[in-house]
Amino acid sequence: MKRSQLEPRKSPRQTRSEAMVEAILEAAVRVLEREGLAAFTATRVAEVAGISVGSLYQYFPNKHALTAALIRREQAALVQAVEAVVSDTKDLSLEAGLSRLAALAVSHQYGRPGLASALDHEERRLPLGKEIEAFRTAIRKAMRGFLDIHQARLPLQDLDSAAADLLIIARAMVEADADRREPAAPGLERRVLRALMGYLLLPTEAFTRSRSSRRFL
Amino acid sequence: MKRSQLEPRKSPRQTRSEAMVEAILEAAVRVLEREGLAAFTATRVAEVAGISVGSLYQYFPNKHALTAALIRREQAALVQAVEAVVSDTKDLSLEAGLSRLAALAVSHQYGRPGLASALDHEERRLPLGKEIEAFRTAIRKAMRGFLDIHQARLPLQDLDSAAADLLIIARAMVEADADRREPAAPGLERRVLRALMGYLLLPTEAFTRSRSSRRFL
DNA sequence: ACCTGAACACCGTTCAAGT
DNA sequence: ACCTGAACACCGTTCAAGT
Repeated sequence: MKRSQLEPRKSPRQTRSEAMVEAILEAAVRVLEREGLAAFTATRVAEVAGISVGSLYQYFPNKHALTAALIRREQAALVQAVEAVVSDTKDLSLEAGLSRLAALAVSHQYGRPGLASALDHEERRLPLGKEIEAFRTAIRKAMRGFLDIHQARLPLQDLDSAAADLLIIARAMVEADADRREPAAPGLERRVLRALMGYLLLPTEAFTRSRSSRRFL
Repeated sequence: MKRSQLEPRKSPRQTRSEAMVEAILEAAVRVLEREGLAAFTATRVAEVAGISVGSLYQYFPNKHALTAALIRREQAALVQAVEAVVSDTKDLSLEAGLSRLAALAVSHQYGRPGLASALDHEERRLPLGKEIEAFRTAIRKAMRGFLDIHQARLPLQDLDSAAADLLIIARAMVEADADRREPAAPGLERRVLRALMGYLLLPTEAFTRSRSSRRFL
């Protein structure tokens, strides 16, 4: 699938098109939130947007592109939120910063539960093109920036892998919780924090079969 | 969706049926491994199994049930593998045991990469009935048993949540890696081990805004 | 009794016809 | 020029007809 296949057909300079794309995306969100993934069909989205299917396909080359646009929006919002937290917590302790990040992960998922879950699942299913890959990279970079601030305290060599791992861990724990219950389990945020802190602070010697193995923990 | 909808139609006592179910499942695995999720259609599976679509539907009430049967198999194998590791590592250190569990997570995913990935994705998409939920519970229980052995060393109150979290973390890290590359990243197993160890060993005080915060790490 | 595969319902996508 | 919605291709599922 080529990159162009995932993008809206029309240039955003044309104001009418822009508004139409917007209306379609809003309709899509409505369908996903109110009626679920099963009802998320091209015809239904067009219907809710008040246009014909044919028109929908004038703005999006295929349904995948429509889904990708929704995911792109969510991801863009998340990038900004993560960057904001990193910047806001520059002067706080590692614990405080991670705590804010854990809270962000939870609130991002539970802010719009139906939508977030549906997009999670779609995101996995589809090969998502480079643009969305870029958002992930941006989030990883922001996280890496956070780790750099606390570098002195971290017994880690590969901060890039660490940043990626932390994001995967937080996301998986929150999604697993969201798949089972709503609202969030009371201890969720705390458990996420534990996972992140533990990953970062575990002394390397603690799992390097050495005689000093139990000195730290 | 009722539980009965996810099970094969015929009793396993009828040997011919049993063999047929087996043949269909093998065909399904073949299609998934060799041709991918996109080619995994009822017609294609029937074709590879050498029967008509109609016959396929005599053994499985719907395609979902066929997928569920494959997932059930994988999960059953995984339950046994986890139980075996837990039992084999009864007398070893926490590190050694977790290390074996991390290795199991990686090898389970990479043992049959195409199949495992495809089933991962399907497993998320579908509401999977109680039987598969039971496998997850069994794995969680085995993990809980493992934690009980090392209880004295763990600064944790809720071992059930911990067991569930460890499984989610290991799985998410391995799947994220598998989605991006093949074979596994060289450091993957070690990173999974770090995540598990860190979660378990992090002193509770380390993230409870107390003045003793930095005493341990 | 059991199997077959054309037929049906439904979804993504297109395009001839209408404005 | 732009929109519409019937038509087409394809997939899951069924069932009349064949053995």
